Amino acid sequence: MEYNHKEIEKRWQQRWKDDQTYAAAVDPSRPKYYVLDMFPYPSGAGLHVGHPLGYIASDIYSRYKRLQGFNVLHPMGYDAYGLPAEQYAILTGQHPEKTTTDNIARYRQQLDNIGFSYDWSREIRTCNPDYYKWTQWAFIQMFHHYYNTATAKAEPIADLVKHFEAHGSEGITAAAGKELSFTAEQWKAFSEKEQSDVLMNYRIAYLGNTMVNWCPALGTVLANDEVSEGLSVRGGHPVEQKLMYQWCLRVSAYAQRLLDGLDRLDWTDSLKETQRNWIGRSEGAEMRFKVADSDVELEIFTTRADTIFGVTFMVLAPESIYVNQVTTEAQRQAVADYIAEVKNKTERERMIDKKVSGVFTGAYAINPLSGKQIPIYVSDYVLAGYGTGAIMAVPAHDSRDYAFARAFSLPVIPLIEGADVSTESFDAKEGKMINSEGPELCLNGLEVKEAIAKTKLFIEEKGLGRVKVNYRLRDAIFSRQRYWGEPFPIYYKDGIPHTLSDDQLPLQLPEIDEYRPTETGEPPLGRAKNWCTPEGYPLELNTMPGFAGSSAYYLRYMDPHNDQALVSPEANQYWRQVDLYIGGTEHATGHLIYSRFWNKFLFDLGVVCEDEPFKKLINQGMIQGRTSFAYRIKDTNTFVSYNLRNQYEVAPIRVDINLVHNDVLDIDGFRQWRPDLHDAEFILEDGKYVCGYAVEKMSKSMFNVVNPDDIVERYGADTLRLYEMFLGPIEQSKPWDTNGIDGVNRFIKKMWNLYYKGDQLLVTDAEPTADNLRTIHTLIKKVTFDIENFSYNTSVAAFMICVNDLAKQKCTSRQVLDILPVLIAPFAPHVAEELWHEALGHTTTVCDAPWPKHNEDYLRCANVTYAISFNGKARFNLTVDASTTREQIEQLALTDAQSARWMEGKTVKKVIVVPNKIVNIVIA
RNA sequence: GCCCGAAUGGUGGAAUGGUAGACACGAGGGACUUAAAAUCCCUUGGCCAUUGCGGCUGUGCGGGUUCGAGUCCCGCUUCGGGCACCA
Repeated sequence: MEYNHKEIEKRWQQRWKDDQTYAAAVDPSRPKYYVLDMFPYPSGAGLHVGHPLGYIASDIYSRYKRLQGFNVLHPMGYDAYGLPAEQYAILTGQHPEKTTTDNIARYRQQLDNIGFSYDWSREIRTCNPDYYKWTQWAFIQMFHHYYNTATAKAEPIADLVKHFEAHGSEGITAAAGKELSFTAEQWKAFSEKEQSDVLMNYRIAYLGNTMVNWCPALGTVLANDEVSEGLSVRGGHPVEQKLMYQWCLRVSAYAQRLLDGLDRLDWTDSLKETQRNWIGRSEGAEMRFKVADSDVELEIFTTRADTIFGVTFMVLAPESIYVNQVTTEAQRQAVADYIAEVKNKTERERMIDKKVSGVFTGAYAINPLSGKQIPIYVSDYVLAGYGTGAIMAVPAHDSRDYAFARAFSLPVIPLIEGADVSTESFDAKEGKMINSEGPELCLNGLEVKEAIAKTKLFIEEKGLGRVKVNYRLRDAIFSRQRYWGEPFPIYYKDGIPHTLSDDQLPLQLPEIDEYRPTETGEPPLGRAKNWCTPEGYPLELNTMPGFAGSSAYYLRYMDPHNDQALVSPEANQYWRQVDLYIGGTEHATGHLIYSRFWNKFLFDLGVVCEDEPFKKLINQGMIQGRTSFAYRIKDTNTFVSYNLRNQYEVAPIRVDINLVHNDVLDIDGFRQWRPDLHDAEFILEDGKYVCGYAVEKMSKSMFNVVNPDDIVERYGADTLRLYEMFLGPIEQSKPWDTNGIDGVNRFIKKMWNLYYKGDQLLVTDAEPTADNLRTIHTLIKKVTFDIENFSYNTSVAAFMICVNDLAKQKCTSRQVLDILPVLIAPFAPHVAEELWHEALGHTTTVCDAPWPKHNEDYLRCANVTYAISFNGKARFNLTVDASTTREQIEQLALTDAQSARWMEGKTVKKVIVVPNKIVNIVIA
């Protein structure tokens, strides 16, 4: 029989489906293992060869764990809400659900082609009502909880209400938007609306007036991770800052726990570092500065309390509430003009235009330690959203303050010995303090770190301020002015938001006639008829953002058909958390933060038993495109081959990668590709037209998209799987290059030929030779080690070596050939099954076979060759019997006839024997 | 600016501090064949020697530790990635 991938793969895929081979069920008698891929957004373009890279890697590990006896949960689903389907709907009127369903069908087909071991009975789609019911449910829980900073967990908002009724705001320990102060009597006297507003300040899901990233082109707000360099990540449209009343999630309350949790995770350091940067913890102090001739006190945040004696001015953010309080009459107009100017600039313009700008308020603050008066300015280099929106400026030791001081001719006082501040600031936190002596505190002579600590202590004692930790992490903006997303389970009664009851869930997305905002500027849901509760109260018009549905999907897979709970306690306590998560690094500051936050919240509620969702995480690299080029001679329709192109004046044009094989152009295909190329002429080299190449993003417009379906058709899924793994380490980004795929395909055929010669079956009951056993057991050891370390490319190499060796040894022994299909099953499951079943005659499937263990005894060679080195330089080889002791080897090396040549006239100082490798003789 | 990570043949990439370049592609040579495809064998970092065996050199650059460094340490260069008027 010849190796026929089409027939084999079709047959086994059908068999796995019929037998439900990969369906998982809770089974407390077996250890579990949960392997998860980041589920895809089903885009219209379908999968290209880059997408399955991570899926193949996780599938290999799943299959391996299954062979090792674990009860493996390996599910798949779709992140089905998203902007592209909605943008398409706006253009065509096509319902996004239709587009999404069609795309999913195509994805499924493509995935099935590759032979993944997913348990499809657990498939979820974030846009299905029985799934998003639980997204809405979680939101309701967040609405009814606050974050208690004393217990460091979410607690019912009802407890907070009880506290207000008894003690007012006195003594509360709650993460809050702003500090509020009221008595129990005042609380009780508040109107319902006032009470609702107060509670919004504490709820984990809350409505708030916040500066949002507003994207006019998309007509919606975006979260911070959806914006990059002032442009929307999707579409690249300009984004501006706008104050809006929006739903938010108090992610910032969890900042410290999100930070601490990282230490316990088996993630790469770079990913953890990215999250640490994003959370941006900074320890410092909040200090109050009195304003001269006024009752106002400016509160500022600084990490450099030690530089207090070098403060020569103060700066307020243009949006700061202090601005109005301190500005003098004389300066009022100038300040108003400046603020108007700043407001007209978009975020992007502000970033591009790094010119120093600002205006004097006319007011002076008093340095609490030196008693000196210092001017107060307004400038947009201070951000309203971080710290207190006001800073003490120390131009000598902060480059931004320095630039401002130079532009406005303000004094610069150096505070660190030896620091030259004549042309730039000295920002480093090192050196001895100088010029730092006031009536009550002296820092002179101290190291910077000591000075920081001493100042902090001093200001706390004197009540001038307090030690404070700030985080860069902001609350997540949770409203989108869009149609294709989860509706909020919220209705409004007299302008006060209320949650729907559990039995009203899911609140289904209504049908609308057009997917645009209404004429009055309301979100698309404003077009829905009867969008209100049965009592007639209006429902929320915003929908949830993309990350809502992806934040807890891994929990739903544990118990996907449960209509009573997101996940039952039984299922959750069995599957617990994702043991291995594979996906792209682009989700580092989005999905992977939100999911951790969402999980921690559910953990606080006791809904889930693990504090972290993803124990081990691997980021697969991106597969880039390898674009091929042909070189057209200027003003002609003649193309010149790559290595001859320098003899002409040429313009490179991109060629469809599917017309190129091993960098050689299919000339006929090229002529037919586009009408203008019908009469193209070619200047060949060695009878071929050779193309040049460049590495670019894989996309349709570059003509470099390779569809996995084409590879499967031509070489088979097993070859595709092996080849993708063979390309290099999974974490690494690399260009797709089909050039090497023949080697992998050849390997599968060679392996096949160990079992069959034509129609003749080669497997016999012959006793294996020592070489046979050593070869196969070396493979067992290597592959087991490599899979554990996700070093799949070297495993594939090991298979190639083993098969070559067995072929050379003409091995036909069943005892040996029985092992190979089991080892290759995770990588190339179809051919493994076929050999296991048809060639070896097993009645079970290879999925049920046990993973083999290697036997060290077989690994020993009869003879061991040592390289004999002198002072580290290898000189000759010495072959000894495997049983030779270390001491004997030393003696043999020293007394060997060849050694004399190198040791002549020298004394031996040391002999080092590296087992099975080297004997190094140190001579002098 | 701050914080991570990387650099090895023509190419993708291997190497628990132990003979650098596994494995594969590509290239060159050969066998089989009328021929092609397929398959198999040999060579393939560089330089020198190739009527021998072989010799020298080599993992971005400069130092160091070590019997021994691609690997560890110090100082650079270049390229990726993250954060960034975050006080």
